[in-house]
Amino acid sequence: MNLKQLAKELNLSISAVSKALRDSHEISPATKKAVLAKAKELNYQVNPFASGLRKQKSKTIAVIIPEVVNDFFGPVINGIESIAQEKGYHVLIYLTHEVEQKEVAIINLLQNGRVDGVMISISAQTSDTTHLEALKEKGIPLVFFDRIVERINAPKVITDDYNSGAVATNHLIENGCQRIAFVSLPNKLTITQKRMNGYLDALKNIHIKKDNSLILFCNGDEHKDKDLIRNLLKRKDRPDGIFASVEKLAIITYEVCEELNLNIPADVKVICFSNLKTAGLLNPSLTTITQPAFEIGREAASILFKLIEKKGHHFLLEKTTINSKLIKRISTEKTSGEK
Amino acid sequence: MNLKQLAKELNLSISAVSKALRDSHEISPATKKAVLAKAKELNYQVNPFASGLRKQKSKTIAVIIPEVVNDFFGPVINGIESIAQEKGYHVLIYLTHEVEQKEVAIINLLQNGRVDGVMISISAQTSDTTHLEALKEKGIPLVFFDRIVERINAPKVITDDYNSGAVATNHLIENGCQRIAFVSLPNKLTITQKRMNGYLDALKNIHIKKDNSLILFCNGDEHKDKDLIRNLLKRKDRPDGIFASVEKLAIITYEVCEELNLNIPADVKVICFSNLKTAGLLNPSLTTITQPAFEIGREAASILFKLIEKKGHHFLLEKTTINSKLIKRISTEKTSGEK
DNA sequence: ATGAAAGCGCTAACAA
DNA sequence: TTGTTAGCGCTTTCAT
Repeated sequence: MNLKQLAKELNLSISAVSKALRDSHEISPATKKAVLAKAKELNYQVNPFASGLRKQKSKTIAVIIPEVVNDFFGPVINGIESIAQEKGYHVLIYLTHEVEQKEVAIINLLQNGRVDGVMISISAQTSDTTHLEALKEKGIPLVFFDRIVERINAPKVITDDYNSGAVATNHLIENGCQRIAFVSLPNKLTITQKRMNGYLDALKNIHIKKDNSLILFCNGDEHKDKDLIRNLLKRKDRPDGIFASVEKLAIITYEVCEELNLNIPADVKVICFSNLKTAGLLNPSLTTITQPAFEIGREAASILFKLIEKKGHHFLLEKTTINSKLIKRISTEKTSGEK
Repeated sequence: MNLKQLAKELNLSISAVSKALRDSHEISPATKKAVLAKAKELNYQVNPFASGLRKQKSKTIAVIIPEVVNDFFGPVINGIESIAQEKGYHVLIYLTHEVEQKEVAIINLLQNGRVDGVMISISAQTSDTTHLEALKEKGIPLVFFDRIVERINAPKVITDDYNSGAVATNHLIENGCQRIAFVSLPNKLTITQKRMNGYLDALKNIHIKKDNSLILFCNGDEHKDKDLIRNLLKRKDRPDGIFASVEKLAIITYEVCEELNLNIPADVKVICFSNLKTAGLLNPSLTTITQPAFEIGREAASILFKLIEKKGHHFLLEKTTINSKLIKRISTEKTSGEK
């Protein structure tokens, strides 16, 4: 079913039908009604390829994320999709699996009009960012969320990483930890840096100085990361507290603890960024920093759509920060509170 | 950058360049090489709309799921995307939020060539399935996974729901439960029916007969579902065991227990379908039935691509069953084993 | 081995 | 208010 057939059915020209469908002012109400009725009857749908080709817009955005195996990116997708559905946009999803090369390949796929805009949370391994700059050069709106590239001039939606890092560390300190390790993704990620700075300043406050042997930079590869964490916990001077900067590393930490027969929280206390919003299902000994993932998705998508719609206007919503929540669970009584 | 410009740069005709790029036999190796080099140099990418319009294929599939807030659909997406990436396909994602009306609207969007195939796990509220049949009528390949529609003649990828239901129920029985409730999504879902049959047969085995007051059909709306579960647990003759047919309902159950100060597993034992593969993070009192979500995604995607590529051939891979795993956690010693 | 040209289905400028 | 027409960028048949 296409315009031509529809026009024939109605004894109208193709362009009249096309205009009627887009509610043009130059078509009489009567014909509009007739067209709409017929279109519905025959279940006519505009061919997105023809229309996209002609209008040079796709009504589609791309979301590029490392993975969907944790409870951060899931809700983010939810948030993005909810806004996109409102706006009548379609959402393409691409996973980098933390591999820089895949990220580059994916970005290259998007250079030729397939999408009207891109949202990305960069891979842990990405260091060169020319692919992203190239995309921006082509005039394709770009929004970063969570894992951002500081030096690229594009809107960014993040959480209050520095502060969260400090709060998390303080929480361990309050629970009696002395040797607190920071387990994180590569140092090049801004989330790593900021969370670490919060961690370091919290320690500095109580006059503990930086101990590089307690700072672990993983790289996103599950096996390698597990080895690193195992080594950390096997040492006789192992930490009594661990601040895991991302959920996945906390999970690995838990697995290693089980393997080494270390009791949490008796032997080691753990706190992590995590969105397992399943309070009841959580191990009661785990305190989490929870990011408002759904809101981050919605916010980033809203900004992207503003950019798409106002394309050409030189307006730049710079960084947007959405606060995360501390959900306390280390202490014996199961209380939970906000920061 | 388009074919025309590229052709001009090379002093060739558009069609020659086009053919060269698609490695046609009617182009000399020499020109092919030149074209490829120039294309790479100028970072030429085919315009997907022009190409899609002409070839009437989109190199895109749609994935329609209820939500991405749990650890089932996340890994499923992962699996699908991994296959799609191999095959050079793009993945559109749509969420129904368990609302039938949204599912219908989404399916309608896909009737006009936007995608070459569709994978769906239907919403809990879907009862009428004419929209899905209409899609099949149009010749768009369709694959169901997990939440299938039995009567539609399309490939289906599921887990061994009946057996899992029986295993889950037996596990509660072995742990001393006498009054076991079955908390599930609407009865019209095949997963509900099969898991329930497993549950009922396990009870029948020990001569306990069906007690309808212990069987709860929720509908996917979080608030309503919570009320239902709260009522169940407030009764004086409340169950001593709960088999939650989906992860989300287990989470709600946990929340209600916390609210009512019921201790798990002392007061109530809970078992559920869940993919929180975060063994260490789980509440040790929770036993789960874990579905191989990643594999389900991969399998369903593989079948869809076969369908897309062999379009016209009357071959129908009917139901594919992938077994789930029982991860025991109720008993005090933290053992885990497979079924 | 290369080129010319038709047309995929739609939109929009222009004509009537 | 409606119709005619020229492409959008690509693929493919047919001619050269």
